[in-house]
Amino acid sequence: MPKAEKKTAKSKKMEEMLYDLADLFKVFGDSTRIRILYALMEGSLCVTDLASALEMNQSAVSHQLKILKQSKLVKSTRAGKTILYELADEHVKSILEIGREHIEEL
Amino acid sequence: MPKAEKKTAKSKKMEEMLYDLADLFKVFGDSTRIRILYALMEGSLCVTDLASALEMNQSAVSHQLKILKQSKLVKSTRAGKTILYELADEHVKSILEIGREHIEEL
DNA sequence: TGCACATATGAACAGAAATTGATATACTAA
DNA sequence: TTAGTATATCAATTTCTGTTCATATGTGCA
Repeated sequence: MPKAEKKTAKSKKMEEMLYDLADLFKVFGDSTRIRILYALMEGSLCVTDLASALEMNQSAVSHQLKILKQSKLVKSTRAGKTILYELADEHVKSILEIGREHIEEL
Repeated sequence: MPKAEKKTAKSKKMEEMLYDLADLFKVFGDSTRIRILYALMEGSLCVTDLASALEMNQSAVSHQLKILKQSKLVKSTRAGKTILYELADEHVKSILEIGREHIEEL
């Protein structure tokens, strides 16, 4: 690697962090997923109920839930025959709230 | 509109807000734009300097700056021959910071 | 065990968005 | 005014992402 392009371990980690950060926001950056997250703010729901609440088909919701789960924005627990989804933690709410504040004061 | 689908003025606004929110996060959800925003956390920069800092061509950076400006995440001021870009307000920093907190504690 | 329901997955398609290269516009200074 | 530099825009291409349809997996219960 040429000297001019050399990067310290620190700046390399920084770069990685920035990509991770973009990936995180990318997950928030879809209206279907945002609507799912907001629906879950009121309490846990199963896939089927989410689908009917959002008037979307079950497959689409399931696909998006998978993405939300992979990025640790929601978590799931089995309750008998169904699987309940809920927000993973308070961070998710915070991010949604600050985002909302921002758009409301424009 | 059938009764079953009828929406109150309130819930309509809510739906719109959710779409706006998704749009906002969509802007954060791109690594080029995130890298631009982070670069600007240290102070204002012109397009050319941003391009070389990020090792990207000027056109790509300019396109992304336009998007960032449209969504009020950055603002610009002319300084002689160049145009300086800077973060629009503290909200932008907050969102970046909370996002960062989230990914660092996973 | 087998049926019915709940959820997940895979492949294909369609639309959105990012990058590039070429060019246009805008401003400064000689 | 002209040359030179900084920035913006256009059109084309490519890449990415969400939805759909079909199907598979899994779970509880008769």
